[in-house]
Amino acid sequence: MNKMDVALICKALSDSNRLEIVQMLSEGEKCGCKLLERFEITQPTLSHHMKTLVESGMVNDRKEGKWHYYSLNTEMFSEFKKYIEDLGCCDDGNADKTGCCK
Amino acid sequence: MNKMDVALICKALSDSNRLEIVQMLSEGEKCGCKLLERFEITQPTLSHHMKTLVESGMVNDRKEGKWHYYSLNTEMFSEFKKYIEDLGCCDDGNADKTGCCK
DNA sequence: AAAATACATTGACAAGTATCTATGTATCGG
DNA sequence: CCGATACATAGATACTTGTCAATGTATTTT
Repeated sequence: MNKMDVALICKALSDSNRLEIVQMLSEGEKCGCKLLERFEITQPTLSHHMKTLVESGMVNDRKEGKWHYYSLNTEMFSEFKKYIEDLGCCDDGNADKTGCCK
Repeated sequence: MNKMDVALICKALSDSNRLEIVQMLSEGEKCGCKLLERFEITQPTLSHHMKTLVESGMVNDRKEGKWHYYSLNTEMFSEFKKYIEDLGCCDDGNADKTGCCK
């Protein structure tokens, strides 16, 4: 995963609504209408946010009938976490040295 | 660390220049002019990016004489990593179950 | 076939962002 | 004190973003 991918995912997570959506999706696959119930935004706004998340690669979109089921792209998320993990690994000032620093 | 803080940090990391700056700072404290050498942006643009990073809480700013020394806020970064780590912890579809799922 | 549901698209708008040039301010070296 | 260096601020511009109302489309239900 390169810098651009990470920047794109970070941008997708830079909105508190979208952050909460990801949090909800981490509990399991959910359809758009269920997500919408939990927010005080209109349906087009949610649609826009979902598009952002899907295009970032963090979220999968599966259509079944008239429903769209969204879920976390766990592989992508793992890579993202790994990148973030490695990003600040050289913090010698911190207590827990977890054997990194390439 | 709450949702808003995380969203703000993600926004700060959503630019590839800033992502690279953070990467450089993870190697250790650096002054602005050293950072500037590595990018093809003007000094005011760097100044703008550094302001964004500092205001997100991810980066510390220490002034010494005419230099500004920037460094990662390791505590904040740890909290951020923890939040991201927990965010996608319920991905049962993944191979490495690392004993989470609260 | 008609109505209802789930979602996307379009168009609009206010607000924010990344970037630049130009300029200001503080500090250091001579 | 004077020039150079390191950085911030102001103003401008082009672009992006979050949001909505209105409307379109596909699918399910009746």
